[in-house]
Formats: sequence, C-alpha cells, structure tokens
Amino acid sequence: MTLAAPRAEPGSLHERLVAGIRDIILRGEIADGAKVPEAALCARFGVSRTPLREALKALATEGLLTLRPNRGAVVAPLDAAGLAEVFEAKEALERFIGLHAATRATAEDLRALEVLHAELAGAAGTPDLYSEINAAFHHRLAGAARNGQVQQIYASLQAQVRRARHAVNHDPARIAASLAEHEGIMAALRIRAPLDLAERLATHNTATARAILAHFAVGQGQPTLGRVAVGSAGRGEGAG
Amino acid sequence: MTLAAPRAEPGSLHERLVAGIRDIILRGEIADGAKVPEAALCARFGVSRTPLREALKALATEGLLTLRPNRGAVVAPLDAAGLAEVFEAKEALERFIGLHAATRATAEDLRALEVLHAELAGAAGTPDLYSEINAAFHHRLAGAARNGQVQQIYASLQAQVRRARHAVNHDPARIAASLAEHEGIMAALRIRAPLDLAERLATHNTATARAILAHFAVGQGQPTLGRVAVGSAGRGEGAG
DNA sequence: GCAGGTATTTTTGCATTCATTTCTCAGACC
DNA sequence: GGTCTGAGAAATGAATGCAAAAATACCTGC
Repeated sequence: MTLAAPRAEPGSLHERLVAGIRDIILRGEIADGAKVPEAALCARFGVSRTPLREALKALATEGLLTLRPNRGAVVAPLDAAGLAEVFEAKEALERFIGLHAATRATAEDLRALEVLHAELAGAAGTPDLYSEINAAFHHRLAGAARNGQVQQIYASLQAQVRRARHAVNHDPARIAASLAEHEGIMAALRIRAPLDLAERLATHNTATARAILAHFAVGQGQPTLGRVAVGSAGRGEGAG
Repeated sequence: MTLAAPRAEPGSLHERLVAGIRDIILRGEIADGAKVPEAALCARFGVSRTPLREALKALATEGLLTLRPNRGAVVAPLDAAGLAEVFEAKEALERFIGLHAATRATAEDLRALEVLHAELAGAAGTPDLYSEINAAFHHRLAGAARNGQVQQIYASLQAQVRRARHAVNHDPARIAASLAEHEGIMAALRIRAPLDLAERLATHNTATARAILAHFAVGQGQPTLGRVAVGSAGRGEGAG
C-alpha cells in the first residue's frame, strides 16, 4: 500500500516544517511571547535557515507568530482581550457549522463523529487526551459543513484556543460540563436539527470561552499589563 | 535625529513584497491559474529570490497562491464552487459584523462610513472605482465590529471576491441594486439596529454572490482550454 | 510523418555566504 | 554607585551558489 520512501514523511519540506513548528508552538514548547530560536530549530529539523525562515513567514501569516523586523520572530502573545476576540469570531463560525453540518453531514461523517464522541467520554480523566479528541471532533464537525474556507478558518481559530489552553489548568468540572454539552450537540446532530445544533455549538463555545478566560486571567495575571515581560513572569502556578 | 527615512516605503521588505504581489494578483495582472513568474517579479521589485520566495509562501498561506512542489506557485484557481464557499463563509461573518457593528461603531466610524457611502453613490458610473470604494466601505464596517480576528478573516475573503470580480464584467443593474442595498444598510446602522443590519448585510452578500456567480459561470464557462477539472463540476448557479 | 526516447535548458529548492542590525558587556565618565 | 559609551559578539536579512527536478528541444527509429 505504501510507496517507497517511508522514512521521508509525506508532503514537501515546507509543509513539514510549517506543521512541525506549528505543533511545537501549539504544544506550548516555546513560551507565549518568547523568541523563536531559529538556530535551534534548524538543527532540530536538519535544514538550513532558508526553508526554516520561509516556514516562519507562513506561520506569521497564520497568526501564530509575530515578526519583529530585525529582531526576530516571537510566538504571538495572546492576551485575554485577543482571546476573547478569537472566541467571538469562533462563535460566528460555530453557528454556521451547526446550521450546515446538520443538513450536509454524510452518514460517514455521523459515524466518525459518533466514534469520536464515544472516545471523548472515555477521555474525561485525561485532560490532554480529552483536549486532543475534542479538537478532532470539532474539526470533523466543521468539515461536515462542507465548506473548505470555513473549515480552514475554523482550524486556525481552534489552534489559537488550543495554544491558550496550555497556559491554563484543566478543570474536571468544566470537562464534565463540556461532555454534557457534547451530548446535546450529538443529539441535535442525530436528528439533523440545524437551528438547535447551531445554538448548542454557540453555547458550547461561550461556555468554553468563559472557562478558559477565567483560568487565563488567573494564569496570566493582568493581561493588558504584562505584554513584554511574559518570558520572566512565572507560569508554574498551574496545577491546583 | 528623526532623519526622514530615505524614501523607502514603510514596513519591512517582506511586508512590501507581500502587499505588492498581492496587489498584482488582486488586479488580475497574473491570470487565474497562471504560474507566478519568479524571475520577473525579482527583477520588478529589485530583490533576490530569497525574500521573494518568502513572500510567495506567505501569500500561499493567505490562500491567494497554490504551491506545487517542484513546479512553482500558481495563482490559486477559483472555480464557481470555491467561490460559492467564499460567499457562504462571508455571510457568516457579515451577520457577525452586522450584529456587533450596530452596537460598537463609534461616532468616528459612522462619520467615515457616511463619507464612503456618499462616495459610493457618486461612483456608480465607474465600476472599478465603485468596487474599490465598496471594498473600503465594507472593510471599515468590519472594523466597526471591533474584532481584529474577524476583520482580518473578512479582508481575506473579500480579497478572494475582488479577485473573481476581475474575471467578470460589471453590470450597471447590479450596481444600482447594490446601491439600494447600501441605503438600507446605512439606515440600519444609523439607528443601530443589530438584527436588521445583520440581515441586510447577509442579503447584500447573497445578492452580490448571485450576481458574481452568474457572470462567473459565463465568463469562466470555458476557462482556459481544458484546465484541470474546473468546468466539470456542474454546480454552477442556483445559490440559495 | 510521427511516436518515443534522450539530451539540453530552465526552473526550483535549499545551502552557503555576506552585509547590517541588534544585543551584550566591559570600561570610562559623572 | 550608577549611567553612558562603544567595541566585540551574535542575530537577522538578503544575495549568491549549487544540486536536483521539471520543462523543453532535439533526435533517432519506425
């Protein structure tokens, strides 16, 4: 089934670099606001600076990085206000997705979503896994709306949220509530109720926003103040 | 020493290249689906291939270009189905913008929008100018919603639409109808009616979509002598 | 005359090199 | 003691060079 060239991962070098660095950022490996270590990444991926810098430009266009002319790239700092904007924008898309996924989802979509939904319930005890499956579920649901533009934009916003998630601790109570909301989402999807699905997705988004923003405000202190000093201030107070 | 910067245009070279090439694409200077002439652009902007290629990667991330590994970049071909997706996604944002611009627009916003609205009416006879002012109006309105994420995404979608616009002829009847819709939009904005503004923007978007897609289907009927599979997908018009 | 294959040219992708700018830090000066 | 200055070091940004892949031209054999 596979062609020769198993070791070389699929896609062009550019795509692999973009995906790889994006993953590093999304995993929180480089702190929010910290400078992107160009040389270290070159060594890590075994490439020269030329393709690496191309990937950095692409990620900056995606919004994950901020380019400071002559001063390198930093992981785009997200303050509470910016994150609130992301959630607000996401709500608009959630409603769209709900409206259209309800009518356009294929049987295959439904089957895959049921599987992910079941896996989600089983991952309630492992926040990182829960977060991952949750992201996969919503990505699949976005795809079921059959609009490539929306799916891509949605993925971009979702990435911002996942990035912020790493700065907060996972709240079991919130996970329980989230699961309950997902039950409602699946129920609306099963009977293909557009308005209901849209409303439930919007509500789910708002609830997630509240939870993350609440934790975020704590973890980040006063968002509007500490823009530059992000690197120094501790973020160790996570697990409570 | 605020020695005036030596007439080098503002922004970094990267930004200027991205903006410059984007403008070239949006103006339709490079045909839809045509290969991006790397060498020619290098000569035109007086730079080497390194920064130019970085700009190309950024524009590909924006969705304006498609990168074909080892085969160069082409202006991302937009077929009728893809364009319909853009309009669909845009509708979701239009509703958001209407909902929030109605309540968040500042007096300064309203003043600027009134000016643009007046200019628009005066440009009814010059399609290109009309298109330009129209874009500025909607961009400003998007900004009035006070959500940077939405404004950026909206601008990206708007760019796709403007690109398609170059492939169609401008219809005076459509411009008249568009102006009438804009009157309604301004009326809703003046009294700050969120639901009404959202609905009017959505309707305006749909009407524009119908007009452009109708012309697009004609203009692109036989796009470019047997290009890939653009013409085969039968789902041309009939949008909502 | 034409299909198929091969050599040449062009283009693409990446590495390397070079010029500038910024950062670091030691030392002079107030 | 603190601050400013400036030389050295490190980084960033862009140009050039080089290997590989594609596109084109050519050329042979039928």
